[in-house]
Amino acid sequence: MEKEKKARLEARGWKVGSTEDFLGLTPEESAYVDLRLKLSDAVRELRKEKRLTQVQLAERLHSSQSRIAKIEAADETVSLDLLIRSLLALGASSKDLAKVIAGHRGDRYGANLLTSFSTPR
Amino acid sequence: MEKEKKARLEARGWKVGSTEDFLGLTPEESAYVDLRLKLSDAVRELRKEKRLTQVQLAERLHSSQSRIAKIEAADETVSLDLLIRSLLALGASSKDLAKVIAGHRGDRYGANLLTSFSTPR
DNA sequence: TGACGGCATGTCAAGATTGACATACTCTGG
DNA sequence: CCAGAGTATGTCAATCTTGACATGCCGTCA
Repeated sequence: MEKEKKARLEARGWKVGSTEDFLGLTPEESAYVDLRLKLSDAVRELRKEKRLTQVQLAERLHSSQSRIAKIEAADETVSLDLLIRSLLALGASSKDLAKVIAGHRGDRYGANLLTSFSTPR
Repeated sequence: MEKEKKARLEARGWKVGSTEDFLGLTPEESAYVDLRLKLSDAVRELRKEKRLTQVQLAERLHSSQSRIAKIEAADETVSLDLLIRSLLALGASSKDLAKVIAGHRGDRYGANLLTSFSTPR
């Protein structure tokens, strides 16, 4: 992380630190960060599982390739809203979402989340 | 819903209709709406379970009473971000969140979601 | 080597969300 | 009836988020 970016984040009220060490984060702050990471990981996995490019997913979401890249990077300018809408656009159901959220980061999804729906659209 | 509000929503790109009839909503749109409703219901239930007033929850969230009211009403000006942060502020864990999201609207939470943590703060 | 497809990163104007405030409504107890 | 607590609803300036665009990087294929 470059210093300019760090400054921007801090200006926006984020606490900046390595992902793994939650020192100085309240439990709810770390739960929030963790949630974002779980969702962004799941987006990338599900997209790959469906063999879509970022451009293709962007079309489904009515968004742009660059924003998909940011989503998958859990960029700070991406809201939980957009993360979740990405999963829904990939065809995830509520139960799929729940699995992602309940799981640990690093858990593999993919086939597991693709049992209950045919290819959307 | 009053006509003025309806117009505002439509201007913002929402499809407006009764909650139960999903006519005209794509599956992903209705999943999104449904998710918001599940989360807002859970906020109210969990807050009541903890016997907090809206003012007290607002303090924990560094927000205001009026915004809590809007959260619990699933007001259109409230993001998923804020809904989820509210649950986290109420002490919900990832697994608790997952239960809410996986569940059906109308499911009762409360005690079920309050087994794994002591009163925050 | 060059061209191309896929992904990453920065920027920004347009639009959405937020906390705060004012105000109104609804109970409940006295 | 009144007062107070709790909740609902509208408004708005400040702030954040978004899609779009430009551009760069990395593989791969010919």
